[in-house]
Amino acid sequence: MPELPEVEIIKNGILSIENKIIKNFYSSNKKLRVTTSIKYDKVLNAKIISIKRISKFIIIELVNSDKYYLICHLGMTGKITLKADFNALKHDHFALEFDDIWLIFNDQRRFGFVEIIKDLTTYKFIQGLGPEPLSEVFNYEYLKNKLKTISKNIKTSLMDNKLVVGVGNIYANESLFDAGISPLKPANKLKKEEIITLLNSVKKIIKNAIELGGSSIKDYVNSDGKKGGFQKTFKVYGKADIKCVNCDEKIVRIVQNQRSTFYCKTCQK
DNA sequence: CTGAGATCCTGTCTGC
DNA sequence: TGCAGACAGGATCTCA
Repeated sequence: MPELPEVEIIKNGILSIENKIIKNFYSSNKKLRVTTSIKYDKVLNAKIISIKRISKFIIIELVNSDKYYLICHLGMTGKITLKADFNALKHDHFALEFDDIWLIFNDQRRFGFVEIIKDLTTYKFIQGLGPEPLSEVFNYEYLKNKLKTISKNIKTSLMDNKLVVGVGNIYANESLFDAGISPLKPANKLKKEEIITLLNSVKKIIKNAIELGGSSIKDYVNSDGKKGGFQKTFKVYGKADIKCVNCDEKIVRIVQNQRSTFYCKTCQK
């Protein structure tokens, strides 16, 4: 479910647990995508020092007699919510109790995970990640040099975290429509102007999505359990057979790398 | 090295 | 109403 905007919003929504002490925890013991090697009970009595987002990972720094990082990834259907009390519902896999509030990790499909690690700098999942889309590092020079080495289609490339992090299926589709570039175009065939346009479109779409509270297709909610608003601005995502907003063509759906791609054959070349 | 395809898991929706 | 099949905000692994 969550791409960068949704994860950013969730991260911001749980900042209120900073400085709180973990009194207790809950684990469903169900198998998630990653099994934590350091046991969950190590977090007991720890204080939350900071909460950050790197790519689609939420990184909670905590300290008791030791120092740890609690890593959360939401996969496709993960949610993190804050609630005054806690009764484990279906698909609740992990929860932390503080004095006055619970933080609850729920994930229907279990493509996400909650893991405890000691060393963030050597953490394997953040090694080799590309730049954040809204960072200065994600610029024309960078993108030009990267794209010229990639022969597969630009849409699949945009979703590759080695190129740029956080751009999932929705925002890849919407960015390409905004830029007027066909998702089928080989990445190394983009011209200078197209690269510049695409760069600006990705940044614009991601930024707008954050401002509008993210996108809710089925079940995305923020940490207060509220839906986002960006889905109301979708121009192509999920719009198969619906007329393009810019021309008379109907939006088509195709499949690339087992994922749905939506685009306008007239507006995107 | 690259890129394509299968795969993890549960639930919902569509069409016969 | 039942049931098979497609599909869903992700990312990793294997194979050619």
